[in-house]
Amino acid sequence: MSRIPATERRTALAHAALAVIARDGLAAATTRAIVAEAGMPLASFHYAVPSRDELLRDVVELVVAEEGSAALAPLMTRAGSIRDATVLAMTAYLELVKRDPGHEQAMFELTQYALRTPGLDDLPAEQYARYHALAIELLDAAGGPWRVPTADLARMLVSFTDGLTLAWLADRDDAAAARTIELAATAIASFAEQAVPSEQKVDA
Amino acid sequence: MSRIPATERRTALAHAALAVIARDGLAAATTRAIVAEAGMPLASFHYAVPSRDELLRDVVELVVAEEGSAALAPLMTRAGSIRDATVLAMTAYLELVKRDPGHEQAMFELTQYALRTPGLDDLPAEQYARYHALAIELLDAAGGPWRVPTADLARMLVSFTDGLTLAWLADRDDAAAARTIELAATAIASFAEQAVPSEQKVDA
DNA sequence: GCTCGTCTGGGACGCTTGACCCACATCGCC
DNA sequence: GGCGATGTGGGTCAAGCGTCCCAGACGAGC
Repeated sequence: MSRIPATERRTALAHAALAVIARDGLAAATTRAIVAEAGMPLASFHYAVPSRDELLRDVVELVVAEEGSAALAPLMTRAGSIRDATVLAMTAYLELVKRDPGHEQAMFELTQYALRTPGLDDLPAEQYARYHALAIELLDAAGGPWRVPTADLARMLVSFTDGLTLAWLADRDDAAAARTIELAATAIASFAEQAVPSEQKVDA
Repeated sequence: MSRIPATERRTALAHAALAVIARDGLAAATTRAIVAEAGMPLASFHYAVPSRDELLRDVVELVVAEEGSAALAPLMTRAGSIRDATVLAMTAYLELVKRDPGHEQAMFELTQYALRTPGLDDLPAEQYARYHALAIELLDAAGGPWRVPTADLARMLVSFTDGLTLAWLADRDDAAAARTIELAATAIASFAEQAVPSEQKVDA
């Protein structure tokens, strides 16, 4: 093992931890499993990181900072109608989940764990703030202007996406998920300025 | 400790386990914590239940069978418009979550754990099938008929509710959650037969 | 080229965990 | 009223956990 500065080891450990969590779950992400994934001796762990919880904080922040934006960036297509663009983006996202279900499960597990852990309970709010900000970008890119505040619509989009993922992880029903996406996209597109010009009261 | 048949102890342990998980999280639900909650000696655990995972299976089934339906039954109001009824029902649900956030968190933790555990990985599908069935009942009670298959709409409703809960657990933003409910209710109501008589293509 | 601070890694400690054993208490039944 | 089936509970086990220690290897600066 060559000599690597502690800060580098720390990020390497965070990446390794994320890989372990995605593959085997949060409960399996022991200090030993993490250093094994990173190819380090056990002692490097507490040399680079004060504690396991501290590393998990790094993992969440890693995910919030890089992963999210990097993965969702290519979803910002602008094809045809707003509804079609929304269907395309959500389908692409679901495809992402299908390709690596463990990764998305890892997100949920990390959020739940952080909510339960005294030193980490501030993270989920930050995490979701980032999600919501990302959704606002997506909605702006998709078209608009919207008849309701974009921030509110963004929160609905994130909520729906989370729920879609959760349900798919549970029953792996591809067809049902696709139909739900169609419905949700129709619903979201109905909030676009030009969709239904008058009528249909909206008082959010 | 009086003599109690093993089957009774088993259900008592399942209830105790759910209480522990809701209060302190799934990771804290050790055999010792569970028997302490139930007021039993440790040995009663493996007398009544073969293993910890077996008990967690009971917990999920307990939750799926009783808890869900019991808690959601009073939500089936039918006040005013379909949109208003939906807002009322979702708000009442969120109120339920706010009153006992740990309980809802426990649901998510159990689902995630079951997905990761070999003997329990069939449970989440069952769990969500129940949720979806419940949502169909709710939608039928709320009004209709619907312009799209009720099952699809139900899945969307469950997805949205899950996402709403997740987001609220993360940032505890009551106002934002309320606004999201308004939006979602409007979206769902737009799929009712009489909402928008013609136009607005829906091809789910 | 010597030295001091940085990094390595094998080993160990104390604790909690799920699981289990077995002597004893209790009850229903013949 | 004895007796076999059933339930009780204290004590214990091995495994795995997070954390820590410390002797040694390395590399940069005087």
